[in-house]
Amino acid sequence: MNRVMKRIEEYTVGALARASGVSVRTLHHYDALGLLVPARVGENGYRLYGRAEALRLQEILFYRSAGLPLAEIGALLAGGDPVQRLEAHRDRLARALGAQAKMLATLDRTLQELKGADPMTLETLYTPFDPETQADHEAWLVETYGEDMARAIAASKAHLASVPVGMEGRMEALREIEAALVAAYENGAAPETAELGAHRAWVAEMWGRPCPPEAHAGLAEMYLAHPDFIARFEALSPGFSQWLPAAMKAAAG
Amino acid sequence: MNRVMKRIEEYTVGALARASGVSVRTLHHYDALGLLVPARVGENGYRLYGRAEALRLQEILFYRSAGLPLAEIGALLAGGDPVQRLEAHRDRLARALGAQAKMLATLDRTLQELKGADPMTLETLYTPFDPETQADHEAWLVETYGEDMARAIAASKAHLASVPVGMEGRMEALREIEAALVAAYENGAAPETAELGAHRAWVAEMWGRPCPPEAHAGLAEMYLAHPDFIARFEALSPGFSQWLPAAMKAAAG
DNA sequence: ATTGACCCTCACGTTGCGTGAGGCCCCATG
DNA sequence: CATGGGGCCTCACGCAACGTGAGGGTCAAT
Repeated sequence: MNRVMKRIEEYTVGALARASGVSVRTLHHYDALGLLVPARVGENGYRLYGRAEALRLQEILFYRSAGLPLAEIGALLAGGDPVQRLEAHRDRLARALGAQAKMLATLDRTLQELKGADPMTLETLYTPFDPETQADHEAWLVETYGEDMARAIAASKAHLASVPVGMEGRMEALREIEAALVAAYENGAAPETAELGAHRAWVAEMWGRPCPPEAHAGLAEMYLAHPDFIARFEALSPGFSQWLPAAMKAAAG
Repeated sequence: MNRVMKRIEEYTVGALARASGVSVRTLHHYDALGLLVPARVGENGYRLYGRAEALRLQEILFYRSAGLPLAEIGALLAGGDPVQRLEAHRDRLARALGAQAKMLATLDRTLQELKGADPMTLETLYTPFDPETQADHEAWLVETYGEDMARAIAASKAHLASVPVGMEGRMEALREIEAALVAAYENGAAPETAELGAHRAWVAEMWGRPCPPEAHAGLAEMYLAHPDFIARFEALSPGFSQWLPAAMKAAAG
């Protein structure tokens, strides 16, 4: 009999609450709703959760952060393949990212109007809040369960496949390089050629061919032209989105 | 007396509701709270809103979409320079974008675990829901009104300045080119050399120097390597993030 | 044996609206 | 001229997702 010792992982409400960031009251609430019931209840009446419940809570939080009502989250979790559900949700997240970008663009226009540019129409004013732009709830349900389900899932899988295998390590490297650059920036240091060189080398590796300094400077222009990049760099450190391209161009002489 | 004919722009509740996407009830609610009061009330008792109210509503919706309680939105709008407020909010949005990216990354890891990879720790499981990662409310208030205010605003301004003047038209052009490419993709057409050429020309223009086909193909690799791009392209049309780079590389031979 | 950190179960309060109920206004059409 | 059919008004109750005590057991350590 291939019986294996099972490691008993048990968390009390407080432990799970601290780990997940939700309140104890919320766990009580989810228990009352039947959305997340403890694995077992001790003789003392304490709720005790296991690994499965921890994972279930994570999934609940994913959907909750997307604005789904708890009742529907329960229905979702009740049936179907978890992997399918999460892949569909991944698609939704990507779309939400697009919506955020729209929001940024509209905000910029509003700022320009406030600074003297000509006014925009009522329609333009509210595009980012448009239900279609927003994470569209009904459309999503239709898409998830409707006839297009197969296509959506296929797209989702292709999507995952689009990240080349073995790339993860390279992304890690990029993150380290960027961290070094951010550190240099935050210390008020002049652009360190070493770190910029590392960045250029990384680009060359990604391209599979050399990246001369001028091409690197060209990349800087591209960074500036894409709001996504600006947002990402700005998230790393305020002002960084401006500093990095400047440094790249300066290094190219 | 430099008196100018003022164009009277007035909207009833229904008109403003349709334009903005909120419900009539919501406008009533905001009126009751004193958050958004009509410019005037007709003899018939109808609420009538003007341009200023329309702009104010947009700002309210910005903050609401960020999860701010209405009471604090009112307090925010009560004092200070609108441009300053919105620039601070812009910063917040950028950070929220970063949080979304984290969420995507964690989702991918969970999917890998479900597909057989080794499990992650409780901590990793919940990182994207961590209050610090989330649009952190208190921290934002401190940052907005605290001693770092000047620095934050300065960063925000530099930030805006980092988008080169006269660039807006070019972004419009890019959007049109991308729309054409998406249309080609959705029609199942083979990559049209004309549209790809337009894209390459755009890149060259942005770079301020020519962009040979191989460089264009290199760009494709870079698109694949950056989750931001994948997310953005995926938002345009599912699967597009995979198709475009493939087309770009194919065109380069 | 007592303290302090957890746990339990009610149970009412809060926010941000949804959803009628009941009634007035307006204008286009038979 | 009446008669809809929208659109507007004001209450007023309902609901989701918890927050926030109140009142009271549990547990490990001092």
